[in-house]
Amino acid sequence: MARGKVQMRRIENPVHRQVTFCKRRSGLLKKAKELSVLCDAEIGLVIFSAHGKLYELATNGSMEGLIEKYLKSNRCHVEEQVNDQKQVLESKMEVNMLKNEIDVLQKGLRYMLQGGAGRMTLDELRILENNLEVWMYHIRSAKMDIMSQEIQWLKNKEGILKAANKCLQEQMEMQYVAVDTDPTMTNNIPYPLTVQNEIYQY
Amino acid sequence: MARGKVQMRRIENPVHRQVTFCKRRSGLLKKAKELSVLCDAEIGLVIFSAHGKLYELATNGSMEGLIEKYLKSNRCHVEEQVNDQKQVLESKMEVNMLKNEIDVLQKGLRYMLQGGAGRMTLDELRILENNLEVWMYHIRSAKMDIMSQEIQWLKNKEGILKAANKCLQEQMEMQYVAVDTDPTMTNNIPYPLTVQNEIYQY
DNA sequence: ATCTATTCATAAAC
DNA sequence: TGTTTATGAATAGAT
Repeated sequence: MARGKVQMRRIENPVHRQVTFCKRRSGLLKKAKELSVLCDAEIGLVIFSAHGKLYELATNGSMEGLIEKYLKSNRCHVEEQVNDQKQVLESKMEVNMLKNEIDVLQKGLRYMLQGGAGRMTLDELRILENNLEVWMYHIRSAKMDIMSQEIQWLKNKEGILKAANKCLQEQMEMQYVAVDTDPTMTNNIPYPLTVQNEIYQY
Repeated sequence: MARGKVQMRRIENPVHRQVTFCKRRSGLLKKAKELSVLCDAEIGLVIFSAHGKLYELATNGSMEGLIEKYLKSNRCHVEEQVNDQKQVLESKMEVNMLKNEIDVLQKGLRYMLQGGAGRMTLDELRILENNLEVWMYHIRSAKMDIMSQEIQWLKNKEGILKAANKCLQEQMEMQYVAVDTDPTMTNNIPYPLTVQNEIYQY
């Protein structure tokens, strides 16, 4: 600088140092203000003298506001805060994904229940869990019982009819003997009727 | 400054403003460092560009230390941090509850599938969701078809037997006429046999 | 604080 | 953004 280049190290002479501090400090503050004005920047500047005296500049008027902004933007000590916020966001995303998954599962369960219960609470689901096997067994059993019953009933009718058929045939055979010579009787109907009897597995 | 004195107001030309910001910013940071070194001062400088980008200098190495020193008695920021951590905990609890709920739902679905698939991914569940109705329809249809087929078959046999029964009875009535005076014929068997015919709903 | 010789910062152009 | 250059600004040292 003027009248001799300055070595970039601490000025040992206390008087010189104090003078230089005063001059350069004002220069620095001026430059900071200029940068703020010229370039529409927001600047905070704090200067502690060697003896602890504070000089400060906050172009937006409030150093507190600037520190807030700094803490929110910076990732040093605020790292925890940013990290926390990140975790909050990630957790919320995870919650949403899990909720979607639950919706899908509930939908699946409703399909399983044939559009039944609809909205179920967790407790209701626990109850469901405990009773599902029993329910399914009973439902299936009930249907099978009804159909088996009808099958059995039809088989019984078949048996009765076959018995009646046999009885009638026997009586006819007795009458054949009685009217053996009657030419009007053309015994061309085959008895007993043979019925194919297949067994179905179910 | 060089090549024309600069008006101390916001530079309207965005390019010029950006260039000036870059240059003066580096100059300001340099001057701050110099003041710190020459005069043994502790300096903190934060610069937010108009677009919000942060540039900073802390001559002691830690802006936090400087902010602590500056604020000293002022510490309202812990509140936010505590708040964030609280949110994190709450979110994690919610996630755990949702995961438990999913476990229950998956267990329920496994029960529904009769201990089938076991572990299913979400995609598998989507496929399941799309196919459950079809599956259930086919399974139910298949069983119903088999049982209905047997019922129909039995009903057919019933019809055939009834027809045979009727035919035999007619023939017998014809023979009654032919052997009307025959005292050995005691027509004490009632034909046709009446069979209770109930309809089952299934 | 003021002066002044000198160095530094930087606006404009590339 | 980096460099160059001409010039205004900052400032060390003396007063």
